[in-house]
Amino acid sequence: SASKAVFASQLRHCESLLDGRHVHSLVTEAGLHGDRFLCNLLIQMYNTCGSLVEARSVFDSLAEPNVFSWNLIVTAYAQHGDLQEAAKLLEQCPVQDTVSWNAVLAGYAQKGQVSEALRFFGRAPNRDVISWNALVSANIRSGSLNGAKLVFVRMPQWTTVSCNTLLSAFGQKGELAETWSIFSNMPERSVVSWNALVVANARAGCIDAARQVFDRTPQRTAASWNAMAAAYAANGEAGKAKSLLLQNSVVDQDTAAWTAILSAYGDRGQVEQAKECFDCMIRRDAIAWNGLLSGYSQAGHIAQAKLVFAKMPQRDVVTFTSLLSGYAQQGQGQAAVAEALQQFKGM
RNA sequence: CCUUCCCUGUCCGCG
Repeated sequence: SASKAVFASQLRHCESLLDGRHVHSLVTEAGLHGDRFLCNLLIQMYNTCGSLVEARSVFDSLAEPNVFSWNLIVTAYAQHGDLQEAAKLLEQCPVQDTVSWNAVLAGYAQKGQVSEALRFFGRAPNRDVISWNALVSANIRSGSLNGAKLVFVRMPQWTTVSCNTLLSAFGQKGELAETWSIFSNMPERSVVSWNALVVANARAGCIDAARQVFDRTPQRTAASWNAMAAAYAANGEAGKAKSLLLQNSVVDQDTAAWTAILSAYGDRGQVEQAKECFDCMIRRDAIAWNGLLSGYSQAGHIAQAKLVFAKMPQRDVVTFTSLLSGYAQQGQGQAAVAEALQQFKGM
């Protein structure tokens, strides 16, 4: 019905857990909480909004979960890092397919657990190119580009994603020759390939080459602009980064770029400029907050860093290490650690 | 029509 389509669209575009819960309550009020299609979207929404518990409870409410429901909940646990539970659900799943197995495999890949991934890959009833791609990723995440390459050459076929995976890994290391070689030999490219090439050139300090690649990129996405702006910022060209962003009409998707700029200011100890960037941002996510805190911390402005720490909506392990390294830089030893621990306890 | 693999920004470490 019409309302189903509306709810579906709303669930796909939820930006926060609170949004999602609100739509969930509307679904319930409309008497559609038994609808499997919407429940599947609810599971997905709760997963992407970070509430595994609520995803699970929607799944458990389903009288007859279908293959999508099962795969969504397996994926949710895998992405959350709970591979035990993901594997357990996979085992209980009466309709498991390659997607379910790949979801767990991707969980191992995300953790960089290569031997576990390999074992799981070997146990799978079926494999496809996505399974192979996950193996490549597992090696990359574990830090073994050589391992990734070995898997890559052994796999039965390549897709653009396969090539992009390897391309990006070499690119992030600034290995320009290897990156260009992969890029040149790709039969088909996507915008992801072009973006990875921008990053590769930036990492290698070749800012003009990065810009040339950016200019030649067909169908640029927000990530393209963000990568190019970050390239400028990291190479000491914050002004160019800003003016590039002003030419970009996708003004709501530039959080990454502004974070890169503020971080570049932070690296140079220009904390006021960093704060200015932060204040100008339309959206501020956890990474942006961490970037600001890190700027203060690195510059030795511990008091400001503590203020940010107190103010930010969420804290994670990066938040802690940023603050800790600020204390450490002041060389205050045990007293510093004790005070940092006090901050952590307050959460 | 809903599920699995790739690109952009934050700290530390490793190379």
